[in-house]
Amino acid sequence: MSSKVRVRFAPSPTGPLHMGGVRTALYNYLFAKKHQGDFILRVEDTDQTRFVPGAEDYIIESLKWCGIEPNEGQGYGGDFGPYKQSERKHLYRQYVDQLIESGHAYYAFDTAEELNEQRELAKSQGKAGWQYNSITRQYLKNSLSLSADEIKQKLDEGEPYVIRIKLPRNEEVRFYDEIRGWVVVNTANMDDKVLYKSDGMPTYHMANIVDDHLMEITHVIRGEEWLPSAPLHILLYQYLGWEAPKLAHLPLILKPDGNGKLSKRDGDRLGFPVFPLEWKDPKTGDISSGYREKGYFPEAFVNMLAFLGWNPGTPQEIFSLDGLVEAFSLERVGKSGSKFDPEKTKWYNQQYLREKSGEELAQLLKPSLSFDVSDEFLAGVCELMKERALFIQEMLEDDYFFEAPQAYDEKTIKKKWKDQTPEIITELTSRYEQLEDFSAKKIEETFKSFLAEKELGMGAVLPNFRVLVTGKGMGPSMFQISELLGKEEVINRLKTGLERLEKQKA
RNA sequence: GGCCCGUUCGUCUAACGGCUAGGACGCCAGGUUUUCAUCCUGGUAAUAGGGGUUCGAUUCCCCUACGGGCUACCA
Repeated sequence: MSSKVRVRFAPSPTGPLHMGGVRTALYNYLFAKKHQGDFILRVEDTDQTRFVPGAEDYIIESLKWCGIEPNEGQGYGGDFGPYKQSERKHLYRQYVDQLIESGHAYYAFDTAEELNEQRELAKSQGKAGWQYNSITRQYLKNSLSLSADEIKQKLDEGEPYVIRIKLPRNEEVRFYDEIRGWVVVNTANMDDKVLYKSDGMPTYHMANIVDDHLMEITHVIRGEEWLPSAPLHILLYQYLGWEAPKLAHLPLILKPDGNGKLSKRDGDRLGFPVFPLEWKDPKTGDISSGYREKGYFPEAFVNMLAFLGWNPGTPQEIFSLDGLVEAFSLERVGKSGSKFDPEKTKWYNQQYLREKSGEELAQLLKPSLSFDVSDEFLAGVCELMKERALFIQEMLEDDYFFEAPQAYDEKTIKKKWKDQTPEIITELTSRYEQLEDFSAKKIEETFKSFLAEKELGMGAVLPNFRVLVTGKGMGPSMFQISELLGKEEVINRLKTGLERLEKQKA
């Protein structure tokens, strides 16, 4: 009896989606598609204090840009909604009550201040890591330590309370992690986590378990930061009498230099985006750069992300999304954290840039253009430029394609412009004028036979030809550039350039 | 501090006990090119340390070191 695979990506709308989060979403997506399953987006907004406007839309748009859209969930609908936890608030209480009735949870009336005092006290005695557990709960204010009357009175008076899980003192909790294998933790090292907050909202732990169960999630694929709380979740499933989904904890993405989790700061410091899309902080107005705005292709970004912690076991490194789906498996996900490499990301982008035709690139570029140019011409520019570019916007960096040069590269002039150059150029120009078919091939033939006739080397003429037409000392093939610009334009540029340079000399 | 997870070239990684530890990025050198880029060829560089188990360990076990995560009425 194999039920349909259902996985979920469950971010909190507390800010822009970090690329680590995108990778988690990606792996979930790949796993779902690989097994003809469902990929669900659930928004975990149980902490109202951390809500950031715009974050939810940002998450949805990011996934969309990456091409890893959920087929069910917040913004997509489905039979298991609502998909936002704040809208599911009414669902959780009954399960918490069930836990209380079965003796697996209890009321606790201690205030945050009181608990902080306990922690401070423990700390001052040299004991870090104070816990609300099977020992300490005996002398704290909760429904296990207080009398029935006291409890009733507090509840009747409306005194704020939380509900905590009641953990056994010394019991081994074990679970099989699809990536790490068996993990064993003793409840003696765990604490009685809050399941239900005094504001009437469940905590992550409770909401997570209830929703995963109700939404019939079969596999939980999430970041390694959740590994320590996995035993708690296992216990919760057990106490609720539910079958736990399979768990897989992904290794973290680390900063490129030094150690530690990749953070927004690292991107700012080292000059690369950590977010898929640009994000403007609604409070501070600060802008964080995004891969999309930097000119990365979503395919390249996704390809790079997929390989950060996973590999197909073959030398192939370039994969389309469908290819990734085909090749993906949880078994080939590594156990250790991966340092992010911005250089390799650029390389991925370059690979995708090359695969695109001039026409495709032209279409992508067109919306950002501030001047008029034909599709055909723009495609020609892209065709010439793409071999030497990493990013699509570099196609437009050489403005000589769109207007005659105003200045001429001094280094080239100094090195290559000789006394006899004007004469050579003048004659070359007239040869070009006689050309009927101004194609790259013909231009090159004309140019080369001219050189042979005059017994001149490439180096004596081509750089000057280039600098007059483009103003630059380097670039793509001059013959192809010439064909693209057209006979009239090339001849014009040669003539006016020659004039200007001679005037300068005089 | 406690608990958990991890550790192969600078980086991403391959090698599911058995060839000179392979590939990719980067870097360096040579070639191609009018030039830059591309491209081609070559080079650089790793099993954290120590014990076991074994005929044989990158691979299995233990210890140490180092790194990371968690340790909230945050997710």
